[in-house]
Amino acid sequence: MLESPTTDRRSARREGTKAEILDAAWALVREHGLAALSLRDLAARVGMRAPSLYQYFESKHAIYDAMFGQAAQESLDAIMGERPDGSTREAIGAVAHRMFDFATSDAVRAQLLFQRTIPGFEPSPATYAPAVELVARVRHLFSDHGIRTDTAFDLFRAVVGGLVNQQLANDPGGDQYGRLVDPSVDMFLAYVSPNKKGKK
Amino acid sequence: MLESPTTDRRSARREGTKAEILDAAWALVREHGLAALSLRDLAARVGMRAPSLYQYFESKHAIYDAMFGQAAQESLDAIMGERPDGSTREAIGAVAHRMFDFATSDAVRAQLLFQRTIPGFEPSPATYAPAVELVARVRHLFSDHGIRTDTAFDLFRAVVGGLVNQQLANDPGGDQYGRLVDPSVDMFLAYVSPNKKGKK
DNA sequence: GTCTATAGTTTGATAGAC
DNA sequence: GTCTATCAAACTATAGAC
Repeated sequence: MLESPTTDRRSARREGTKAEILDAAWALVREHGLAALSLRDLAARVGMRAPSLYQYFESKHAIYDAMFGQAAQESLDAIMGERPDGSTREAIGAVAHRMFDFATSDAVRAQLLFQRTIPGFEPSPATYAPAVELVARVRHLFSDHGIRTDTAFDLFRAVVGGLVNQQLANDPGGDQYGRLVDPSVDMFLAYVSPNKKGKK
Repeated sequence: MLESPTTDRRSARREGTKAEILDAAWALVREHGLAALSLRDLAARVGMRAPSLYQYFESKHAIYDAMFGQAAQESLDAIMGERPDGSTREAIGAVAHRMFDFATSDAVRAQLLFQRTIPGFEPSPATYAPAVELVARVRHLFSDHGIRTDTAFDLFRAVVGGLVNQQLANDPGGDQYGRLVDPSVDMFLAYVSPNKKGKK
């Protein structure tokens, strides 16, 4: 690759501006809702006019796609960036808590990641990749702890997802359902590996 | 109340037209998505022009509100219209299945009922009432079967809601997660009333 | 009770000057 | 690379004729 210093600096600045636009987009959707993002508002917040955004993103959906990619990468880092160690109870409990905390700490991010609420938008395979990787890693962890059936794995995801749901729907911004994470993990483990019930 | 036959007939016809409009609205949102409902399309489907709808509903949100009310009443009827009898396992299993089937059989209805995805819309207390009644009745049933803590009740709702979530998000229109309803109920009951584990 | 006409916004996106 | 100007379209809602 031959790249002049000028090109380097230019592309670095370009990436910086893209990041600035995305930050502003997150701020706006947290303020007015995911569907209410408008290019005029977004441009105004970064000190531009709307048409200038097209120098950085080819469409509004491309901005949503980039936001989705950031959120997916954050989920991978937050949940499986560090591999949880310790006993089965400790490792799986840690994953459950990380999932719950990640999903409930930013309702709009969760809406973008886990619901399909923007008409016509679907994340591209590239931006979706970290989400796939996350599932694969969690499954691997479960496998290392002897939980290998699809049923058990799906059940775990349903339980944690259910807690997140209730939290976001009934007590957004609160932590009312966080107290149910540990009981849920106990309930789950007692069901899928009853023989290890007494282990600490 | 003094009402002439003319008034009766007129109001009956009016209610009929309102019902027709709501039916058309459900058809449209199932086709194009909940947020994509437009008054022009809706009017066209019932053979009117958009302004005429204002004779029946005072705003677009009023239409969403009426739809929410229908859905809430349907949920009450489908889940607790008939009181589930039999053993604890049978009664609670029946409730879980009815909840799962109701919520997964119509994704758009579930979106309207359980997510707040329409900007600026919140159901009025009157239309919300059947949903409150449903929760009260399920809680009463649980109480009759000896399950009286908020924790247990919240856990049950989270588990069933989680299954619904997974179903709608990962396999919309399918029935992949229906097979997890019974295991989930077993898991839940084993956790909240372990002493009754052996009962059939 | 339905219509036409239209107000009044807002939207995403493009063309072309500078 | 940012701007002005503008397009073309969509939307909810209202006024007033019939």
